[in-house]
Amino acid sequence: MKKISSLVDVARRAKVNISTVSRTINQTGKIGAATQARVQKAMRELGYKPNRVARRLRTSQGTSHLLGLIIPNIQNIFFADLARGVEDVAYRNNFAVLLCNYDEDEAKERFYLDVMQAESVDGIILPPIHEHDPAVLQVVRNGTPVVCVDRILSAGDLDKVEVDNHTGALKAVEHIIAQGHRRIGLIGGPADSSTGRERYRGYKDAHAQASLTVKADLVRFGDFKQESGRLLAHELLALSNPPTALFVCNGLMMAGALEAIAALRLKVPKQVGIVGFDDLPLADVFNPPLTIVRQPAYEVGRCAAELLLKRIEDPARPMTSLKLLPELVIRKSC
Amino acid sequence: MKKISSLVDVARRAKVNISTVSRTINQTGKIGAATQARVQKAMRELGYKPNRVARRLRTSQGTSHLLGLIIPNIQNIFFADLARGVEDVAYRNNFAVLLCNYDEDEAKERFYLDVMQAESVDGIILPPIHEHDPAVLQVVRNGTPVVCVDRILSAGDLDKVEVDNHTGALKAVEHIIAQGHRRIGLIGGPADSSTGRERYRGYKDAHAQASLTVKADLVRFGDFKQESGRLLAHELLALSNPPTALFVCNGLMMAGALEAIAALRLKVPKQVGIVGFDDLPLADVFNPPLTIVRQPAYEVGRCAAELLLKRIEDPARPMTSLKLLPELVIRKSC
DNA sequence: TTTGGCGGCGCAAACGTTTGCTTTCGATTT
DNA sequence: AAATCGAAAGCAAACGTTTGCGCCGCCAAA
Repeated sequence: MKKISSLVDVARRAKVNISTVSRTINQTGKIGAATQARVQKAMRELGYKPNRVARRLRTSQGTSHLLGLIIPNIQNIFFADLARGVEDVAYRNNFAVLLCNYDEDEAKERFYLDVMQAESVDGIILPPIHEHDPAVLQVVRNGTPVVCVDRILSAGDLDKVEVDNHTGALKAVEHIIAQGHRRIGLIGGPADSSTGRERYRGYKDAHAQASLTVKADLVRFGDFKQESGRLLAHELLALSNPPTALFVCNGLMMAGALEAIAALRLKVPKQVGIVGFDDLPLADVFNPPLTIVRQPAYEVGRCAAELLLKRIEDPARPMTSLKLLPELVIRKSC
Repeated sequence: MKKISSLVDVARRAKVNISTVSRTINQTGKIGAATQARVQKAMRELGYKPNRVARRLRTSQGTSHLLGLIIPNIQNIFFADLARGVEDVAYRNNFAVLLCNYDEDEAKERFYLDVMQAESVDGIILPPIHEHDPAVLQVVRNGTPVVCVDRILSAGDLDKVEVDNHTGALKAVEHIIAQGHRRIGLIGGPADSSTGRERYRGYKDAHAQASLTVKADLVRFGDFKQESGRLLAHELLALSNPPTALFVCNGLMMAGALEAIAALRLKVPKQVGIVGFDDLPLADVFNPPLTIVRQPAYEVGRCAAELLLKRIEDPARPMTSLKLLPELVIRKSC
């Protein structure tokens, strides 16, 4: 339990004032070469590490070299990939990233937003839990840079990077229709999230393009978790006139849907076709390989981090809004 | 960009001294009911949030209500589940958890260890990158409580919770042998991690029990990432006398191995059997369903967080070491 | 010799808390 | 009536930094 050393210890050892030590560390102000060397030596000998807490208390804006990333569900691979994206650019720029998982729980989201603010991170990246999220607006009003990813906020002029969910869903459902399906079940995301809504819109537009009407009893909305995929797929498939294909709006729910399909002993794609959102580790070697629309999750994270870093550097720059294209990966499940 | 309010603002508004405000917040000291009400009102009106940075600067030990969790790879579902475990108990006890991902990179691990320390978290949970990790020993010497999960540290008397990797691997390979296999390939973890080593030991002991000799050319060590699973499986399967079954020591590497198997158009389990570590989202509906040993990842996280919380409360309590049992889930891939 | 300028460094305030000590004041005890 | 007590609240120091300002001494210019 060695006592951790502070500026005064270093200063004492190098026989200078603490301000001199501070200035040699931060390369600010004029310090003679000889004293600098003495200070460096003292720091090395004491194993001195600056106390980030104290530093942040003093300089409250833009110097903590900390990025906050708040994600809805760490078990969703999409967000894991996204996190890797922001981490890679953060690390390259000597920023640490603090990750928090709010588990699609609004109270938790608020809690972590508070924590991040209280920790005075330099900026925050997050997918808002829904489109009208007053908590994050409050944060931006307090002056903390925020960039929205994946899901967007209806109010508020913010940096954001999202995936073109409408186009992704459109292409997917077009493909399903092209395979001859006419009764297409939808397992969608939460109706109050922009992702859920946009994918639903793609589903509807694909129907309209093909002059198909969407049957209300074939569309269900889940919560992006595996269990809800299983349940909803079961409901759909147990209908007296069940859909011949399923469009499932995220990876975890697709895994759930496949469980239901397996439990009902249905054959893919002969008895029921399926196409999902997000790639899963085993999707390409599945039997049959799963056709899915792949989201550029890593890229989303990367772009978001770059945007955030730029905003931290120049808070006055105009807001940027990016929309990345997903890719329909046609395999054999439909 | 509203100015964020501090203790003095509240104090001024409630016409009391800042210490009174502080004491009403923390329920410490005697404060009259009437003043308390005034202070509460002022806080509400100003939307006051205590500044955690300042608080931590003042009380440097055990009050930040922050837990650090440093994981090797956020894309590995095992760690995602583990993280959920620690989060759930942390949240229940009003702790926030700061998650960092070091991507199996020693420099990054050290960096985040520094950050955590500098942020003065109350305690840290992590799987050390390898068994002789001086950086984490340094941290415990500085007085920060640490609990090791999954992988352990050879030196240092620490709280730890791990999975019984030896037994898990033993059961798995016993099962493979029971299916009649005699040439069993191993795709192991890093040889300098306790998990990699213990699973290897299980593999060897299962052979010994059955009076089989392990063939050196059938064992390979990967890095727990998908790509290395693919590569090593390919190597193994391309041997002139290839193994008839594979034991793959984590989930991501198993996904990789299955890619290699698919690329070689081999049939599971007829031409090659496979059993892995860790469950994957699609493992149970795979064709064939994958037999794996399931680790109690969530439980590991839960126990670790509970241990850490107890240690924070009572730094003098004796060290606890937990070993959780994995479960062999026999399906149809071998 | 005086003046001005400047490089090098120290002094001390400030950031927002927590907390030991002191002060005030009304009530109870002797 | 004086002494004691205790509850309620204020004062000020401390945590480890950063940073504006000012002081000192040296050298060049006047």
